[in-house]
Amino acid sequence: MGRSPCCEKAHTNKGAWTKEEDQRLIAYIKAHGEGCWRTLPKAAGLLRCGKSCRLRWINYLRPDLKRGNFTEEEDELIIKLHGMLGNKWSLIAGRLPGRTDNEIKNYWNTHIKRKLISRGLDPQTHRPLSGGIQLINTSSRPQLLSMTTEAASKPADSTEEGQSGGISINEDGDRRLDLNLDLSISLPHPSSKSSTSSEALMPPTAAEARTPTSVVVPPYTQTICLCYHLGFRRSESCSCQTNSNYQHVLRYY
DNA sequence: AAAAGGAGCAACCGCAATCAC
DNA sequence: AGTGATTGCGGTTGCTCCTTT
Repeated sequence: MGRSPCCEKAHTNKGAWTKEEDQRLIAYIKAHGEGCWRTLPKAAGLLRCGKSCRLRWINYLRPDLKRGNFTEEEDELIIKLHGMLGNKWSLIAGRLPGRTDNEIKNYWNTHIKRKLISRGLDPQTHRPLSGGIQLINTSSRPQLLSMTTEAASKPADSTEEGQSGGISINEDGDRRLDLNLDLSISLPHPSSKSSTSSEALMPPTAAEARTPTSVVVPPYTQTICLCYHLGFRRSESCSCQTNSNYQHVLRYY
C-alpha cells in the first residue's frame, strides 16, 4: 500500500503565492496559531497544500524574520557552522536568529560556495582544493574543529594538530590529506570571548537538544561521550578509553 | 534595443523522522 | 510493537530580474 498524498493535488494551487493568499494565511495563523498544517489550508480557505502553507509561513511570512543582506559576521558564522555540521541547514539556521534554513541554503549555494573557492577551499570539506597542500591560516579556520585522524588518536595536548590544518605526515615524509570521520568539538575556553563564534558553540536550544548530535553540558567542566550515553562505550567506534586525558571535549558520532 | 546567459530566490518534491493510535 | 499519518528537512527546479554581448 502506497503512502497517500499529503493533499488533494487536483484542487490545489501551485507556484508563487498571491498577496491575498498571504493575507489569508497570516490572518489564520494570527487567530489560531500554528497548528495542524494538513487541515490549515481548508480551515483558512486556501487552495494550497499544507506543506506549501508551512513553507510559505516559515520562510517568508513569519514576523520574526530578518530580511536583507547577510552581514560579514553571519557569513563567517555560517562557514564555521557548516564546517562542523555540514549541510544541516536547519541546525545552522537555529544559530542565526531571523534566518531560515532555506535562506541560508540558498545563500550558501550562491555566495559562500564561491567565497570559499576563492579562498582555495573546498566548500564541502572546507579543506584546500586539490592540486597541492595549502596551510590554513589558523585565524580563519574554525577554531575548535578537529578534522584529522591524527587528532582522534592523539592526546588533545598535541601541538601539531593545531598547526597542520588537517595534514598528516607519514613515515616517508609525504604530506597528504586524510579523511577523518571523527568529529570532535571542544567547548570554548572561558578566556576566549568571541561573541559570534562562542554563541555558535553555546548549548543548543531545547528543540536541538532532541537531535542525536546535540548535548547540553555544564560549562567547561565535563567530558561527555555520546558513545557512552548510547551504550557503545568500549566499542570499536569509541576511542575514549584511549583518550582519557581529553578535557572539555564532546564526541559526536 | 534585443537576445542570451547567469544569478538569486521562492517553491516544490521526495524521503526520513516523529507522532498518534 | 506495529502501522499509518503528519511534520520537517535537504536537494532540486523553475521563474524573475539583472548583466553582458
